[in-house]
Amino acid sequence: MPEGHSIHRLARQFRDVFAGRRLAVSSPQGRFAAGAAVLDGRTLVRSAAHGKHLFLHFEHGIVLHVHLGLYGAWDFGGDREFRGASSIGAPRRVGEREVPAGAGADGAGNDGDTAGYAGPPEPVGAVRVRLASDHGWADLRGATTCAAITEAEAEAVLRRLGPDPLHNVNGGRDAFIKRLTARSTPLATLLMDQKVIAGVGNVYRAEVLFRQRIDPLLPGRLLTASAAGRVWDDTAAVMADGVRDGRIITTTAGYWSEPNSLPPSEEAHFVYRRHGQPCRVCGTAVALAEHAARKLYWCPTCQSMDQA
DNA sequence: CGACAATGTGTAA
DNA sequence: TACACCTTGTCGA
Repeated sequence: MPEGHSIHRLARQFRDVFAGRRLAVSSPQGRFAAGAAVLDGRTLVRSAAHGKHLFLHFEHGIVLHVHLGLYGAWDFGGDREFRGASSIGAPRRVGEREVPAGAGADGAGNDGDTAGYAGPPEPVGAVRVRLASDHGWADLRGATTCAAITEAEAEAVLRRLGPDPLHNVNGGRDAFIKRLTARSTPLATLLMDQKVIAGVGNVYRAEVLFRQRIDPLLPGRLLTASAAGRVWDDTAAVMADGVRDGRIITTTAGYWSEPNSLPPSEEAHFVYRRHGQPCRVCGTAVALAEHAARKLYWCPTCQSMDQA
């Protein structure tokens, strides 16, 4: 999935292209027909992301709550006034990047030909919900959550989530340190717990633990507060890069064959999906284990020392 | 063409 | 821990 950085990019894009506009809302697939009927014809007031949750606030206090889950994605298109990526969501290959708008004639109807824009194309595949303004459209497919809820219900969702490192909220860092170091649960498990830190997924978990040289199976209780603080700071930095780049890149220019441009996907990660390949730092084969039903990648050498 | 995996989560056993 | 959810690209027969 789309980890937190993708959801923040989505919130920004919805704000840029749809905020203040009256939207036609439909469910071509039919599974969201009732919710679409409630939202149809309302104006989008604002959009917000917290962790992996997207909230589209419509007028009269109705919120479209979307969680992309493992394979959800939004596709966009429109006329020249409709700028931004044409697809944000589940990458299907390692390191796949978003498709930039105007990337060519791809049937998405967003190749910049203003005169040619005659509304959204026929829905392709299982489109759960379609939003459309006078200038563009957005299609959602594969989401695990897509619901029309009240503002109060949206706040209840937020209360269930831990701090989001992409929000500079007072106390978020301290709350994270407290929650990460309170239990004897392995750090690999805790970093995937959205109540501990919202927005981290399998890639950022593996990559940040490597960057900090921390053993993924170390019990949270054994991590010092200062080391936990460094985990938060590094996560915030690398996820902010993800928001900027539209990709998860956790390696630095010194590891790239072409240091003056962003790296190809094979050079973008230290350990994620690199099991069996040599660690970029020490050469040891990257390890892989099934951990709580998810793949966990780490370097047994770089991430085995005591973390003080 | 079918099986399978995928940056996720909720629920049941 | 297992499976359901539900979509699509990849890979092997």
